[in-house]
Amino acid sequence: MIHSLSLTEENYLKAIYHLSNSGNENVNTNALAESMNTTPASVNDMMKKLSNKSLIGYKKYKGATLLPDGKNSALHVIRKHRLWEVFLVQKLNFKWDEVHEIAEQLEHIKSPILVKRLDEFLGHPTIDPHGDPIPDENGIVKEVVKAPLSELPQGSVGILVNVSNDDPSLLQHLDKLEISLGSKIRITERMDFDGSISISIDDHSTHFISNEIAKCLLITILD
Amino acid sequence: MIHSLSLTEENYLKAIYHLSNSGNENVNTNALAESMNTTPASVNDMMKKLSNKSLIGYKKYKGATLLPDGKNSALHVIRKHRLWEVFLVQKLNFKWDEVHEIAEQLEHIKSPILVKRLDEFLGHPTIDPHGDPIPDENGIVKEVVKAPLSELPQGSVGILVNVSNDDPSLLQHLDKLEISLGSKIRITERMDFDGSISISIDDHSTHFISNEIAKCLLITILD
DNA sequence: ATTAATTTTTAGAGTAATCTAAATTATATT
DNA sequence: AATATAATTTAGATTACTCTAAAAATTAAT
Repeated sequence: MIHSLSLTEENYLKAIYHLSNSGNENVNTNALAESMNTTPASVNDMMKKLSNKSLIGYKKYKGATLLPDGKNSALHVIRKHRLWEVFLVQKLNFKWDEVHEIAEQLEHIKSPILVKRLDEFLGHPTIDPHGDPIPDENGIVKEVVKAPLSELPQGSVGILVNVSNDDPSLLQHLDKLEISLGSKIRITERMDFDGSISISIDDHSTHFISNEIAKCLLITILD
Repeated sequence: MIHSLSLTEENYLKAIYHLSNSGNENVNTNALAESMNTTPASVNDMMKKLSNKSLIGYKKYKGATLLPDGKNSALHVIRKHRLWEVFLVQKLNFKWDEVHEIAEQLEHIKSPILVKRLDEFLGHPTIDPHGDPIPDENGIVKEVVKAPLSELPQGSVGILVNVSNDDPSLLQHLDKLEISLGSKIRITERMDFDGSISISIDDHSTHFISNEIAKCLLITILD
C-alpha cells in the first residue's frame, strides 16, 4: 500500500466496511452519501480514487466492495477507534454515550507504536464499550453472535453486548434504567399486542421496555 | 471568534508563538517558512488569512504578532500538546524523546471535555517531560527557569530535563546513580573548593557528583 | 415493452492549502 | 546616494475535496 491514506479516504473505507457488514455485499452510492453526510457526486469521485488505488472494487452503477488492502485499512482504523473508546470510558471516566465523536477524531492518529502501547495499557481489550469486537493487530475480528432482544422468546436470558443505535436519548434512557453493557437480561414477560416486553436486569430490578428499544438491544444468549 | 480553526491555522499560530517567544517580537516570513517547512509564499497567504480573522497583527514587510485571540488559541494547542506528552511518557511508557511527533497529531483533537478529563487523569501536571510549562485552562503560563545544576545554589530543587552530553560513560554513570530525565534533584551540599555537589534524587538516595557532571545536567527549577 | 421514477455519473465550479517564478520592497554595502 | 543583496509579496497553477445542476443509466410500474 505504501502511500498513507488521508483522513477522508479512511472515513470512506470505514463507511464501506460498516455498510457492507450490515446488508448488501455491494455498497451503493446513495447509501454511502447518506452515511457520510455528503452528496452522491462526492462519493462518486472518491470511489474512482479508491478504485485507482486498488482499495475497493468498483464498477459503474454497481457499487463498491472492499479489496484486501482497503479492508485491512478499514479494520485498522476501527481497531484504533474502539481502543480509544475503551480508554475514554475506562481511564477518563466518560460515559459510553459520550465517546463516539472523540474517538472519530482519535482513530486517525497515525502511529503504530502508539496503538501498540495503548493496547497494552488497556490490557488488550477484546470488546469496546458498545460491545463491538476490537480487531486484533492483524485485522482479525472475532465476531460475537448477537440477537436483538425483540426477537427472543419469553424466558430468554443473555448478556447485553451491543446497543445498535447511537442516539444519545436512547443511551441516556438505558443509563437511567441502569442497563449497561454486560448486564444480564431476562425476558420475564412479552406483550404480543405491541411487542413490548418486561425484563429483569442482573436478577433484581425489573423494567418495561418498548419494542423499539428492544430492537436496539443486542444480546448474547446464555444457556 | 466563533469559527473553529483548521489544523494548519493552529500550526501557524503555534509557530508564531514559539518564534516570538525566542527572539524578535515581530515574526518574519522567512523564519516562519523555515520553521514550518514551507515556502515564504505560502506563509504570506496564511498571514493574510489569519490577519483577516484578527488572530494576528500583520503589516506588509513588517512581520506578524499574535493578537489576543490568536495567542489564546496557540496556548490552548500548546497546552494540549504538553498534556498529551505527559500522558505518553507517564502512562504509555514512551521515552521523552519519542513523544513529539505523536503529540503534534494529538494536539489538534478538538474536545474541551477531553482536555479537562485528561488533565484530571494526569493529576494536573504543570510541566511536560521536556521541562516546559503547561499553560492552564485560561492560557496562563508559569514560565520556568532552566539552568545547569552547576550554577544553582545549595537548597535548590528541580527536575532534570536535559543532559547536554552524549558521552556513554556519563550516561552509564547516571544510570547507575538512578538519575534519569524527570528525576527530582535537590542540592543538599555544595563544595566551593571544586564545585562538586551532593544531591538527593527523588527525595531518597543521595549522591556526590563532580562539577563537570553537574554542568551537563540541565534543571527546571521548582518553587 | 414503454414509460416513469430512481440512482448514478458527468460537467463545471468553488475553497483551502500549497507551490514556482517573477516582481516588488527593504536593507546593507560601497 | 546608488547599487547590490536579501526579504517579501504577487501572479498564476496545482491538488484534494467538495458542491450544484444536468445528463445518462438502471430499476420499477403500468
